[in-house]
Amino acid sequence: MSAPGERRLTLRAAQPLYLRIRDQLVADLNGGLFATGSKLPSERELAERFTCTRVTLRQALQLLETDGLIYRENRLGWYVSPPRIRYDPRGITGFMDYVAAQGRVPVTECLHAERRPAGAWMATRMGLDHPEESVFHLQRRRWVDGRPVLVEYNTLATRWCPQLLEEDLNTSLTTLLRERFGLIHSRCELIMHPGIMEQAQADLLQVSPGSSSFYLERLNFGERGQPVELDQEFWRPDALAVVLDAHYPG
Amino acid sequence: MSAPGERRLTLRAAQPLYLRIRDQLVADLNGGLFATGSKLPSERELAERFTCTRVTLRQALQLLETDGLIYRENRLGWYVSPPRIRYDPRGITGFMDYVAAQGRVPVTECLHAERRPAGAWMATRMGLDHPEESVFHLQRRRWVDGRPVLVEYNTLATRWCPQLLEEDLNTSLTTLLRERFGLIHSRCELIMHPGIMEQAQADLLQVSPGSSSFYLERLNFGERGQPVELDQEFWRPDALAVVLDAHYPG
DNA sequence: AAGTGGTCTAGACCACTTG
DNA sequence: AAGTGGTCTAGACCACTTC
Repeated sequence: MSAPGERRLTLRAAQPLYLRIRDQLVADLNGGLFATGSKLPSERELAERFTCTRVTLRQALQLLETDGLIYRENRLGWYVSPPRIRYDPRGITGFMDYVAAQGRVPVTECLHAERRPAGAWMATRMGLDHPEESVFHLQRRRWVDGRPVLVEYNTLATRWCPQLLEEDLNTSLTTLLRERFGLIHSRCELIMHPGIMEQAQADLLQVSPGSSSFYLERLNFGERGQPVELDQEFWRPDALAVVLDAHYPG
Repeated sequence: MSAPGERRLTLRAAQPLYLRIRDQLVADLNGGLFATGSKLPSERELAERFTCTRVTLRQALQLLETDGLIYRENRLGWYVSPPRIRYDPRGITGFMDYVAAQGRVPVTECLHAERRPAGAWMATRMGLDHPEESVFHLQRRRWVDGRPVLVEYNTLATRWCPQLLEEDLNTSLTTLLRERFGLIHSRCELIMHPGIMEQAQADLLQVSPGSSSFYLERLNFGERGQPVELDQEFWRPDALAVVLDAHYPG
């Protein structure tokens, strides 16, 4: 690999076609030509407008998608992305409150809930005694303004909330744990990085197979430092901006 | 006309070709067929191996790229990604220490440093009195194991560190501010989300135009709550996993 | 000079959604 | 039935890197 700083700049060639198309589309979007949430014209129509093939046009659209300006509804077409939800991943305030506070309409939908053995990976991650130890496992989907934006898996050690499955799970888990089981979170460990959707998540969010995603994992600890809950969230990457206000010790 | 019971074999559509190619490549990568950091065979060679066109092959490669398993060096080819750097965006520990602690080799390279007017956007962001107020502006590039992984812009209010430009800027700013100017950070505000590279950053990181990126913005506040420094980081998205250990108040 | 990745064309067929 | 997005082919030319 070359040493830092010694690369010579070459004269820049003309912009490739797909970048020029992107720039034009960005200008159209910023100019309000397409309203938030509205559907773009069909690919064939856009390709004709830019006198290019669909392949090139799609290359431009994929750039806009990666940048979060537009998104796809699988097999339906391209839509203008609404503003990102500003989201504090520490979960101090729940998803429902957060989204509502930004003037958007949140929905939480519990798709599946069961008690099952933790398994080796999860037992290690949550510091359980045995891989066979029973945990609650929830699969939930969350919506903003009628658009599914994330799939979430919650895994909870059963000992801290034995009657969990009898509760209403279409709401904030943090609130539920606090009010019904007296569980207060003391700290959490977060991991997040970009990635792609698994088939299961792509189907649930109605995105194309192999779409990119933003992965967010949160391990919550209880008052005595015991691991209580593991959240694994797969977001549509255009839907969120992670925000955090961190106070330093001392 | 359709006779009863004529085609019932398609329970599910077969996987698209580019997904099957991806799966095969993932298996090859996991099987250690290609070492970390090594170069993949040429696109034409891979396309021949999978009996498909380069277009389809590149579709599969782009999935692996989005998932962070491989990356591109512009015009040079595809390489196997090393493990992600685990990175605490609060900057309590500097980049240099963080990377080194993970057994990797960090380099910080200051590309540009100047004093200049803040400008309207920056003045607002940093709570300055006037857009013409002078700030220090640094452009730096950071490397891990000889690979450029991020471009960073630092903007600092000059009043807290008037002699900054006389210092060695190829190191940790946090450490520099503390040791030379007695500046202790009290808190920071973080924003991060996926996006794409601007041309300038793509050139500096030697990635293809329009590559995806991970954007991380950190506004640092001093002891008296005054905004001191704004960091804007553009990461190669396969290079990092953001990690955070958050303690709740109370 | 040969080979590579980056870009682009001009088609095609299919499964699916919409009317 | 028509139109759409998703997928795929079989070429091509260029700028760039490598030899």
